[in-house]
Amino acid sequence: MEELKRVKLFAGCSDESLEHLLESPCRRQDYPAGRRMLNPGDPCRALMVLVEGQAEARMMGEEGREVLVDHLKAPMLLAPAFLFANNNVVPVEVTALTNCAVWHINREAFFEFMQQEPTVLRAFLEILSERGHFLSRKMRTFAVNSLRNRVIEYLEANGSITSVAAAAEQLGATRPSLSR
Amino acid sequence: MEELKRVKLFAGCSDESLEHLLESPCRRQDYPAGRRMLNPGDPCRALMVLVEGQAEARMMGEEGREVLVDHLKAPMLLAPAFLFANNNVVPVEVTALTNCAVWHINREAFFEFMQQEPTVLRAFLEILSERGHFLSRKMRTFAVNSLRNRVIEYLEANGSITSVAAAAEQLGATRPSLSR
DNA sequence: GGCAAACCGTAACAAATGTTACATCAGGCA
DNA sequence: TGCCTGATGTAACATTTGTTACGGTTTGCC
Repeated sequence: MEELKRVKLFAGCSDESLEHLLESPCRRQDYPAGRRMLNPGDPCRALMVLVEGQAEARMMGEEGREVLVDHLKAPMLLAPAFLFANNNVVPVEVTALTNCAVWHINREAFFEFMQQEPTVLRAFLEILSERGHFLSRKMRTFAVNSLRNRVIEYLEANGSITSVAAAAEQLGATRPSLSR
Repeated sequence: MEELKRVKLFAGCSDESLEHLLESPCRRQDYPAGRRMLNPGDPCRALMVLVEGQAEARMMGEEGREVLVDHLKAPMLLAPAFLFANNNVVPVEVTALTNCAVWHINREAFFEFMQQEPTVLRAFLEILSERGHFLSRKMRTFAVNSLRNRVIEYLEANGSITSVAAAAEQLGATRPSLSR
């Protein structure tokens, strides 16, 4: 499908090989806006490719605390960092913000596919590495920064705050605290 | 080398192919105990394999705050999650605890190697996925858990606390706070 | 104009955590 | 035995952050 070729992962591969990949057990699934796409604890046994729409990933704590981890916008992969883990459960909750379409591609077929397409393998490794960076930056943010410094980081990254409430969600703080 | 075959990553590959990999620009480097092996901001252009000794990874904040992220024990990979990133800088400080030995394996040679050795590719993907899990668990710990819950997590994971001071470092708290 | 809803700032108070200082205890060693 | 050192418990206080509540402003709508 053409929409898959818009994903960075498949940018450099031939049409024939991509078609061959799609002969494996794959499916394209639609999610209406607001629908939960992944729950924490769900196993992820297939490569999930968001080809349409936007979604958000949230991480929830045991005391009701909640952090907006990431904003997901097609075209991109969903939870690529957990696909090949032995205990491959997703730690976040992913919810569709708009109507979304997601390709589910069989993991083993994708593994074979990568071996035959070095550019795809390379791109996948780059994506995994970027996720590693993303996660370690987030962890650093929360582990060794005060709220004041988190706000500074946020401003350096985003330029300015459009919505105080939204920023508070990403920073893991409450709106009144952020006002100060 | 035999010591490389003890690493999970190379467990399933043939001697000849491993020898061929080592014909690429590689080197084995020794670090005395206490020596810094990686500084935050260092690029990592080679696959680093800790084949001997133990080390620790720390993440440092701007206010002097510091968290012990991970304990590294041979045989294992160092910073595998950042190897193929475009901006491949390490976010942590890695220090040798005992005398250590590290293989530095050329990234591109390793990439070619993975393509020829499916078991190695698979193992590398599993390792990356496990790191993803590790990082997201850490992030969750710090983002949505209070110190009380972090202690509970710690006890569930480690059974008991041997050193209060050491546990405080991992939990990102101070020793008196942990006593309470 | 009037009303309701959403968003924001702020204050007062509570809870969690850091900081500093000190006392205690066990172990090692002269 | 006596002293020193390191790890720990604890207390008093300061700082940060959460909680709750209130009032103001804007916006859209009737």
